[in-house]
Formats: sequence, structure tokens, C-alpha cells
Amino acid sequence: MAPKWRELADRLADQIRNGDYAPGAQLPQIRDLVEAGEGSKSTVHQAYKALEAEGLVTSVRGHGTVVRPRTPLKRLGIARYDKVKWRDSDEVAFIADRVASGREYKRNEQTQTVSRVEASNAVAEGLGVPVGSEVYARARLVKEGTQPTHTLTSYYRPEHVEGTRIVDPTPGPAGRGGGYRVLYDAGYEIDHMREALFARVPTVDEAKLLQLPLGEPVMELHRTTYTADGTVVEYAIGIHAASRFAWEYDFKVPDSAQDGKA
Amino acid sequence: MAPKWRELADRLADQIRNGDYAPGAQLPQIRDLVEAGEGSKSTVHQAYKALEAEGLVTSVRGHGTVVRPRTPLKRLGIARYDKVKWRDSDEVAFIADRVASGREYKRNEQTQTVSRVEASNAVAEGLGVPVGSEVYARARLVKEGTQPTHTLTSYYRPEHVEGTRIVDPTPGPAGRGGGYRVLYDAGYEIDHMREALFARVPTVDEAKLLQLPLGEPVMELHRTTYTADGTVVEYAIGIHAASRFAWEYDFKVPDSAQDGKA
DNA sequence: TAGTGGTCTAGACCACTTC
DNA sequence: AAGTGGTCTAGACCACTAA
Repeated sequence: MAPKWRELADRLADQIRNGDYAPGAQLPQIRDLVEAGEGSKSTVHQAYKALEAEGLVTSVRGHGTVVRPRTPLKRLGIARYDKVKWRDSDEVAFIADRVASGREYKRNEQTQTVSRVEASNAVAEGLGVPVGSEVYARARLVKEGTQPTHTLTSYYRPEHVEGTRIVDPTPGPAGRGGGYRVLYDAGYEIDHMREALFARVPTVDEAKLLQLPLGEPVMELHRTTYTADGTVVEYAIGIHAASRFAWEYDFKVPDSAQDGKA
Repeated sequence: MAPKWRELADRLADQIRNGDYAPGAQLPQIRDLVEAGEGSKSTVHQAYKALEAEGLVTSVRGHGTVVRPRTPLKRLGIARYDKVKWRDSDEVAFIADRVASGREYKRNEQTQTVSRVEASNAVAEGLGVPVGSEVYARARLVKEGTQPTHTLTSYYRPEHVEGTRIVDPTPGPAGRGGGYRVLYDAGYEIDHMREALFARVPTVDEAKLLQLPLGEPVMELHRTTYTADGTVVEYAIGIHAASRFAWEYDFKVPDSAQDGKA
């Protein structure tokens, strides 16, 4: 026997999925359901919190509980790193990404702060430096309009970026062409990358910063960028609101019998 | 002013992260905290539920509330699809994966059911067939010991698999070599793939099937497999417990100026 | 100011684990 | 049987939104 609040939540969830409550529609008010005999206020409230945690609704104090609209996922492919975007033009990579997808660019959609920090375990391993040694961190908070979508923090070895525009904390995204352009101009042309992805529940700080609704997971991206000779020139960690992004990768089926490993 | 339950939860969360409560250690019992003046039973309970939703603890009725151990992520690279694993040997791909990682294989770690179903929207698009047309679905539930880790459902076009071992629902994972071997023997050698990944909150059914602790997200994987001439021979959807897996991809930085697109 | 969801209490009772 | 977390109630009060 499922608890009372579970049964109520399931019933409402079905109605939402069936379209009885369309996206943007308002659910009955808690007090009304109490009066309708669905249970005490706490019980109905618990059902509503469950629906919220399942990503179906959002409750706002003083306003009500409405069905959450399902935003389409933005698809991220490796084409967003295309060299023409940052080498041959003045566009910044992630801005080019936005131009390509038909959205307009607004200056204040990204904040940036550059600082010298001690390398954490993950950063030290990713960048190939001792734990605790000093590295440069370039932290961005990216928004879509006024809504934050993800953070992205790039870490650099000091000898690669000392004296470049990356270190100079001027406003704007590392000047024309972005970080990869700056590295290119400094003699470090990026050649290949590794991305690692996993999902988890946000910390309370992340939930606040990204304004995540209750129950929305985050995607954590670890990106390692190499030059042709295998030197790591950037290690980046991104925290993404999970409901906004999907990642796509194309690859050949490997065949180690042919690839030389016999 | 944060609510009382939030403050209590944050305090306990700090202590867990500091190691004051090690993984496996037991948190104070709810009634003890009530007696210690942390609030009423409901308030303390709410704090505990928050910690559970944040993935820090698990509560068991009749037993107590213990700090959740952090299992290491299993890294999934494209090497798991290596042709030598299913073409040149008798091993099944995902079993080979497990052999390679030093774990032993047990027969009952995977269940499989094959059925003919109508293509849903996603499947129809992935497989390139009309919505509602009949396709073969091979659904597996994969466990690590007794704990489910993910589901994986492969969809095939009937003309590719009719009469093969895939359709014959014998026990075991599609016979020797797995699904790709069967396709290979039928003249469809897989050549390249596309994987798409995103995270979301599980449905209640998924949470039950995968025995997910409260607050654990799932990773949804959409895999499209092609032959050399671009024919789609398999479209698969996987639902993974997020705390168990990380995906890794290596790729060259694209350069459309060189790749012929001018 | 009226009406919404959110917090908190005190207590009864239930479901489950462990001994 | 004892002890754990989970459910539910009735009611008071708080925090926030919108007219």
C-alpha cells in the first residue's frame, strides 16, 4: 500500500502526462485539495513537493503550483570547437555557437573572473602539475537571457598564458577569438580533446548560482585540451543545468586488430 | 533566514564532508535530535530527507540513517565497442568489458527479453522507419552482483534480424558475440556510431526497477549504429544510474576549412 | 490586503529491522 | 519485543505575490 501522498502525486502526475494539465496550467491549490478530502495540508504539500522533485511542476509562494514547460535540449556537438570559429574570424567560439543557432548575442550574458589559484586534485591531474601548485583559473557564468545555464572554469598552466590576454582580466570573453585564439597566438594550437561526462545532484551552492528548480540534476563536464604533441594546454570543468543540454558524439567503431595494436 | 531544517541539514552535510561522519557511519537518530532541541520530529525528519535527496545519506526504516559510500565511477570509452571483442572471439562485448576491468562474470547478471513492438517517435526517428511500424526490441536489465546498474534496449529493423539468433529469445545475451556479431554474420558489419547523452530525474518506474536511492538522477543514452554505407542497423536507448558511470570521448578539434567544407 | 505555498509543532500510529 | 524511520493530522504562524 503506497502512502497517501504518493497516490495523490501519481494521480496528478498521470493527469499532467495525459495533458489534463497543460504546461503552464495551474494545479489545484493545496487548501482546495485538503477540503476535497485528499488529506491534511502536510500530506497534500508532500505530494506537491514530490511532483516538484520529479521535475513536473514548480511551486511559488504566494502564486501557486504550475506545470513546468519542457524546454528543448540544446544539442552540443564537437562542431562547436571548429577552428574556423576562433582562428579565422573574430568571433568567440561559444558566441559563434549561439550565432549559428540563430540566437542573438548580448554582452552581459557572460561574466568572467580570472584568478590565480592552487590546483585541486582534479585540476592537478588534468593539467599535469603537482597538487597545490599555482595555476590560472578563468571562471565564467553563462546565461541565456537572465537565466543561468552553466558555469565553465578553464585552468591553464602559468607558463602557457603568462602575459597573454587571458591573464588580463578585462571585461569580455578573453578578447577576440576567446581562449583558444589566445593560446594559438602564443604558439599553442589546440589539436585534440577529451571530454568526460557524468551527472549528479547539485550542491546547495550550485543550485543557488544556477537557480535550479528543486530536483534538477547537473551535468559535470571535464574537458582536456591538447596540442599536437600531446601537451595539455587547458583543463576545464563545466557544471550544466541538466534539463538544457544534450551531448552528441560521432565516432568510428574501433578495431584494434587494424589499428596497429595487433 | 534559512529554515530550521535547512540549517540542520547544512550542519550535518558539513560534518559529513569534513569526515566527522565517515562513509558507513550512522547519523544521530531522529528522536535524539528532537530531544537535543533541534526541533520537532517532522522538522528533523525533513532535514534528513534533504540530505538523502542530496545523495549524502540513505535512511532505512527500522535500522537508521547512514552515510552513503561514494562508489567510483565506471569509465565508459569507445574501446568497449572494439571489433576484436565481438568479431574475433567468442566473448560478448559487454562481458568482455567486464573481463577487462577485472571483474568476474556471472550468468544471471543480465536478463533479456525480445519482443516485436510498435516504433515510438524516438525509435522511429532513430531507426529511420515510420512511426508505429513494427520493429524488434531487445531489452536487457544489467546488474552488478544483485544491484541493477542500467537498462539497455536495442531496436532493430525486422529485415535486418529476421531469422537470426537475435530474434530467437534463447537465454543468454543473443548468443556468442552478442548483437553486433549476429549482424556481422548476417552481412551487416557495423562501422560508425553516434551517441547522445543527457541527464534527468528518473520516473517512479525506473526508480523502482533500478532500485535508485532517493535523489539519484539517471543518464539516458541514445546510440545509433551504422554500417559503412550509412544504414542504421541498431538504435538503442539506455537508462543508467548516474552515480555509477562516466562517459569519455576523444576527438580531434574539427577544422572545416581543411575538411573540404571550405 | 487577501490569498498562495512553506514551516513548525505535538502527538498518534504505522512499517520495518534487529535481537 | 524494542527501536528505528515514515505517515498523517489539526492547527498556528510565516513569507511571499499579486491585485
